[in-house]
Amino acid sequence: MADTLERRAGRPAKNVLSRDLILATAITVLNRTGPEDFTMAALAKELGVKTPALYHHVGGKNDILAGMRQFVTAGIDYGVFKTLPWDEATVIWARSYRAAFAAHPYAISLLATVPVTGAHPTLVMYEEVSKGFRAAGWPEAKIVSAMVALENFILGSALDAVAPPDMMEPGDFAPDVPVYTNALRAGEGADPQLSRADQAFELGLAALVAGLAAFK
Amino acid sequence: MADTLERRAGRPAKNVLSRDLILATAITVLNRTGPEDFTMAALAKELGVKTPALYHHVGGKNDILAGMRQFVTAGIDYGVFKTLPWDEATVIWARSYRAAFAAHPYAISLLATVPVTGAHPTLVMYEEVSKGFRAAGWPEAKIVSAMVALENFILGSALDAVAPPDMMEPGDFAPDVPVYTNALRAGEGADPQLSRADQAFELGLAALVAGLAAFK
DNA sequence: ACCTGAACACCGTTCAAGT
DNA sequence: ACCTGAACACCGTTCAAGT
Repeated sequence: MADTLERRAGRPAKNVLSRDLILATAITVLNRTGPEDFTMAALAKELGVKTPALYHHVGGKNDILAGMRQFVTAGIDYGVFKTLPWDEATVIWARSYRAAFAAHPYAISLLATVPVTGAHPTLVMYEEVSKGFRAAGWPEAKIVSAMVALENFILGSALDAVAPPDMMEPGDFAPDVPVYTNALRAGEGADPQLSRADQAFELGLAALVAGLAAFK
Repeated sequence: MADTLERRAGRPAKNVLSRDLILATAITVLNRTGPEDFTMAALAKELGVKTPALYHHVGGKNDILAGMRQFVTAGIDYGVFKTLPWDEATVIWARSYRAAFAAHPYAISLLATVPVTGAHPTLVMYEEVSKGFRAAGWPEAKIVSAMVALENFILGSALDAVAPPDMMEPGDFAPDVPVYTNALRAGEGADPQLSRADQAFELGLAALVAGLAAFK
């Protein structure tokens, strides 16, 4: 709560809000309350303001969701394509990409479906990745497909990473699916350092990079 | 509209609704209206009924969303693991999996984030895939990771498939990202039969399967 | 221009009343 | 048990009034 003082109607001497403040606070509120309770009223309350005040700085709730994307994706490291071979760079990029989304568990569920439509930061990332791939000798026509395939895997993995940990548990149905249940248990013992989701991500990432190298 | 006749209050002689009818109609309404306009009122209207009547057969809107999943996933073909080698079976399974979700463009955005938590049909699919992998000599501890990695890629690809086609267009920023723009154009000419999303999916699927085979 | 206060249409859900 | 009708709390958004 930024301000508990009462405020009477009329323009205040100093602005209480700004677009950036609203977006940054939105991320905080969303991560605390979850998507269900992420309302304009809850956001306004956190900012110490009445709900309609928000509309002086943002277009509405959809505008806020779209604007939050840049805060989430700010942690993605695509600079490595300048210095490392494409396959090593891809692994680092993919891990930071997944981690950036997984750090905002509720944001991802809201952003996964909201289209990006030519956001500048995303395009800059595409440019850097494309450069890295081309410098490594990738044929022009396959670069975007390879990059998108990696992105698809990363986004799916981020959704998996924020899913409830018991999501794949057979529970009472275990006797019906013995082979799967055994495989699940065997996988748990494989590497105690990594979660089930982490293991799947690392195996898939290694496989995808190796496979792409072969199809280059 | 199932019924335009007026109906007075009180229990009708014959039931108008059932859980299955509500779920099947929900899919239809959602695919027509989109997630924004998919309301209990719109669903009730399509069924020729007042909104509160729905609550006699389903727990609420979340229950409806969860129940819709089985209708969406009904088209997934995992029977091929019984007859084909694991890598060929995986390709067919993955294509049908992505197609099933892509056939319900709005459902996927709502279902991508709703956890499955031990739904029986999903577990049966996991069992069949696990059996196929084990029969092919996969080590027990890696089966689930490989399957989940594939699922992550498939789900991400399905989201990509239903995204607006111009989502990756640089638009006015093209001069800022020349390498990416060139690669995008080169990719478009590569195979006129396949969409940009299809090309990325097919390349990624082939790479992932080949890579997994190498890491088996 | 930027805040509050009042109001609007709509949402999911509950519950009494009717058959 | 299963429908309608009326009601509830809450949602995002608009707009006049105040400074």
